[in-house]
Amino acid sequence: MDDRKKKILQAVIDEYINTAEPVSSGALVKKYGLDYSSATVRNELAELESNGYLDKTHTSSGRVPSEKGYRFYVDELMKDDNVSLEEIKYIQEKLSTKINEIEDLTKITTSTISEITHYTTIAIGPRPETQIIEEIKFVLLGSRMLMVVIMTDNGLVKETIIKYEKDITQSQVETLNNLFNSKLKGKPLNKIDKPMEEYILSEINYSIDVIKPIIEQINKVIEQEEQVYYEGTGKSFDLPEFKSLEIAKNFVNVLDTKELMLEMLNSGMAKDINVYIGDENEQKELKDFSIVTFKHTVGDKELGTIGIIGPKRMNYSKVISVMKYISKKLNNNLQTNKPEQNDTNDTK
Amino acid sequence: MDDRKKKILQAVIDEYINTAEPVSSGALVKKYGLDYSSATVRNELAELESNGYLDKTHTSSGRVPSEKGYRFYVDELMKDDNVSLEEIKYIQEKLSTKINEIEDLTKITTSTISEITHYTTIAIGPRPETQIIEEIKFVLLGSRMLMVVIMTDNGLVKETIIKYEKDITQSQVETLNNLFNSKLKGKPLNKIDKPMEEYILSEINYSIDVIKPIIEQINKVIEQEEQVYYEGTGKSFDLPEFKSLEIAKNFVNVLDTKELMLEMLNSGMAKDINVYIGDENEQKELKDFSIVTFKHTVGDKELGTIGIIGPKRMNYSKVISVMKYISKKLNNNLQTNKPEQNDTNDTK
DNA sequence: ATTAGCACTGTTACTTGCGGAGTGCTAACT
DNA sequence: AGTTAGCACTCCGCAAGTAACAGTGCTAAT
Repeated sequence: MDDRKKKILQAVIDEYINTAEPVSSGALVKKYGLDYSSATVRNELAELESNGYLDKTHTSSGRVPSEKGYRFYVDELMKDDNVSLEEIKYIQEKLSTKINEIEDLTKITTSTISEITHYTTIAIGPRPETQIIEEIKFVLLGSRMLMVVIMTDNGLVKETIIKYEKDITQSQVETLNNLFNSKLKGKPLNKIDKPMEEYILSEINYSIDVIKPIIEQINKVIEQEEQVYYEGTGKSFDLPEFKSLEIAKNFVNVLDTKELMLEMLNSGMAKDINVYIGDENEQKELKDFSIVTFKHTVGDKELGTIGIIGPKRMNYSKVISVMKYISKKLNNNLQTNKPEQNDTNDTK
Repeated sequence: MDDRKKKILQAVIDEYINTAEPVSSGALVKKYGLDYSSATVRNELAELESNGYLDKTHTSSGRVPSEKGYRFYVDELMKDDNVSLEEIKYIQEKLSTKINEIEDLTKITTSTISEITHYTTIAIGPRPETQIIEEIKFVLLGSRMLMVVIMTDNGLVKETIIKYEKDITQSQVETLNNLFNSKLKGKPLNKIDKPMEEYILSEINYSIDVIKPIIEQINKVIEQEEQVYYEGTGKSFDLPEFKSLEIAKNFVNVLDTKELMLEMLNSGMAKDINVYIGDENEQKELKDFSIVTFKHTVGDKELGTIGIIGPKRMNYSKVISVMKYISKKLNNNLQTNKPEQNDTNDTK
């Protein structure tokens, strides 16, 4: 692919991303100040098409990028520092609000990205199984309310409360503390499965009524971790591709299917911006959409995944630039906060 | 309005709710076994129309219910015990799962309603300002992590954690306990405003660094209470009224506007099923939709509001029947659980 | 290698015509 | 007086036809 072809391909894709209309040879010459006539451009376009980078909607129409075209654009052509000064300022402002919990961080990041890119943004927290239990603490509130606090190695703290109908003694609490910590400390934050439950029950000599609800609640908390956040669902509906009711319906259904979203967000690589264009998505329901995700991490610990979903005609340059910038920013911010979290972990 | 008119009006609305097509005089005679000819029915229809209960889409079309027609149907004509045995069984099964927190109850109820009615369901928990703070407890975890537990009179427990960079002493915790309880116990769960914050700060002689984060976190927890749950957003898109892109877009935007949803859910009366048909909604964005809500309560305490949103051509009979049944069921279930909650409250 | 010119193709928007569904009204019937 | 058969009329929806037009591919000239 020579330079001129690249230049023309880039122009076609830029123009199509802007207008959502098939791009004609004439428009390219006029708008992009090419030094060739429309006929020459036409020849080049024909070649780009036969190489699979462009498509036509019908025999005499202008050109439209193919998935291969978008892929080439993302990999080779586009700029990935397409963030304006105002946007940088806005991002810094939003990310500088004091954040105590990772959930809040996820929410704020999600909304920031959605506001700047105008696409629908989705996010999940860290996968439970990547988190290591550092300590489980049982705290008695009154005499019939037991609070369970689970602390994980990435600084997350999860609490839940169990209400009993009988009094719980302080010595029972001690036993619980020892038992659960000896069994679960250092393990990943997976749900407590049947064998483990049996094992715990076999180790303790008092009533199943006390233990059962604890296990249930812990599992519920872990399950809750798989919540999916949305931001700006409505925004996509102003895009021209959503004039097709078929696609609009598909889009809503996709967002509505939590399992699909989880699978999709979890499939990306850490440390990278992941771009899936149309059929590149593993899930066939997503074949009409493009998705860009990244995991935000501190060191090698992942704290969650954030993704954008939109039409294949997505403003990749803007989206990827913003994500790159935010990803870097998050890492910096969290890196400097890290000592504080280590401190708190040291206190036991 | 005589009996025959009522019967015909009911038939028109039933038929229209089923088919989403304008109803003709002929179809009414054929399908609903009326003892009159289509001509007679035609005369009645003309009168019902001139009285405002029916509309036409064009001069020679069949009839379509007007909002006044739907209102009359809801108030006078339809059955409100339209729940099948299978549905009752299904509801009982879903609601009988053990529930520890009101949030879970809200989620389960929401999904149950959505599954049975096939409409989009939305829900919020109890409004913070209707909840009374029974007690605030500070618990030290390690030496630099402080947990704040807020218990309210409806049995809800909210926790949050604050991480400090300096050690917190047990005596400080005592002071905090006394201070916050003396100021906030018995008050509604409103955000801590500036004057109150000033006041608390003035009462205490140690560092603002300790108090500030507590107030921030408490406010954040209270704010979080205003979360809106959705279930089955995608379901509505299969309805014929959503073929109009205009309406579909509107619908998504409405759901996307949290403030609107909160306002809408909060405006209903307690102890009642509230039905808003089209223009009856206070919010003009909802004029093309119908909404049915109810607050679930125990005694005079509200625990949340659940609502259904769908097209004006909604299956009011099914929706209202299901809501009535669930509402009653919830009240019974919670009533019998109540003692348990009182117990725990007695333990301090 | 580039480009002007032109035939060709498919799209979109607009008209026209026609069958069908359903109404309103009139006149006859019970 | 209420009911109904019959019929003219209205409007919708669909299909076919037409014209303007945007854009291409190809040929032949530069």
